[in-house]
Amino acid sequence: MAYPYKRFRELILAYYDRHRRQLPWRATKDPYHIWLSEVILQQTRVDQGLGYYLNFVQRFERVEDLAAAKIERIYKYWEGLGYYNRATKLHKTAQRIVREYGGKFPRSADELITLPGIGPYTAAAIASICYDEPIAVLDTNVVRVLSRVYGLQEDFGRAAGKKAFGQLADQLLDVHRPGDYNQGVMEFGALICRPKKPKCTQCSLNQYCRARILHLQEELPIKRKKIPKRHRFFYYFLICVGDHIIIRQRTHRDIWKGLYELPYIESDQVPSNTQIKRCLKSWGIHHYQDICASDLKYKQTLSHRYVHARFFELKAKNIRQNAGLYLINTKNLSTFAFPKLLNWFFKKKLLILE
DNA sequence: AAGGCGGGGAA
DNA sequence: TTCCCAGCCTT
Repeated sequence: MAYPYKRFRELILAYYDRHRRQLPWRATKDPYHIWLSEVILQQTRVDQGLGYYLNFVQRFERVEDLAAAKIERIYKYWEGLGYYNRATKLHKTAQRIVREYGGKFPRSADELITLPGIGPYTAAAIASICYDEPIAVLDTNVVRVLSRVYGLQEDFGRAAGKKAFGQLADQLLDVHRPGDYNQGVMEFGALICRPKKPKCTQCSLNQYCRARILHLQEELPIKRKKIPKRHRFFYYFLICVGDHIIIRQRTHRDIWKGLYELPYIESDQVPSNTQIKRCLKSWGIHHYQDICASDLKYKQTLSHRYVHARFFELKAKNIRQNAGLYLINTKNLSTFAFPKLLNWFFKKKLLILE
């Protein structure tokens, strides 16, 4: 047998009431704050997003402040969080809330989901938490908990799986406390029914948990096969012009879109001298001295790729300003791709960033 | 249906 | 190293 839906509800709510973490967005039902927290937490751990959330609510107190802000400033506060597309959508949605909704968030999940950056999960989360709409959220925590407790061996990545989990979730939902119930399942999934080494001995649902009975805790939920990682090699140029350096903004559809970075050549091999010269010329740099390869090599393992970086330094004079290339004072504010690396690099060069 | 989009923590 | 995280969007 498996848990009756009613019993599941009760146990989840009991767990949440007793063990939930005190988090700043749990002390409010203000849709602006809930929305902010939910977007920040998309594919992001609570620990990692918490500081960003606090910065945002402090710097942008109301949705009007966010709507009126320059996108560069929003990027700056988003710097290092990843999935930078979210920052763009955050700005767009804030502006639509102010312009089309008079600063008030729409109250239904159906309307919320039409806003940029708000999908099925976020819409359901805001509607249930802020307005008590009886709608179940489905995030990775919920999918994991349901798949284990009810032994649901469907792939949520497939249409059939979405349907199966959706139906189960709808029936389990506590319609009287939808917000608490939703957060309760997620909290339970994050702290007890974890992906690895779930705490089954402390679990208040271990009695009839299908996965535990069948020893399938580590096998569930069923996942799609993973995508192989790709290697990418970036050869960056630190070009000093007096006390300025040259940066440019990534505009094409690719990783780090919208962020600033040093000019670079992407290639599987170390670029040759003639290759470098040709590139510098295309960037409007004709006069320079001392191209020296820095001994700094950098490797970063991201979710879907390996990033290898190598640096060349040179001094230039009389550069021609052309589109897409910026001269900035090294003290200036910009939003960088992998900022930690560049901060470290500039510090080493005794230049100060910020 | 599949793939792109990040950075960090944990094992 | 690999896996995973309060998902969304485009193709």
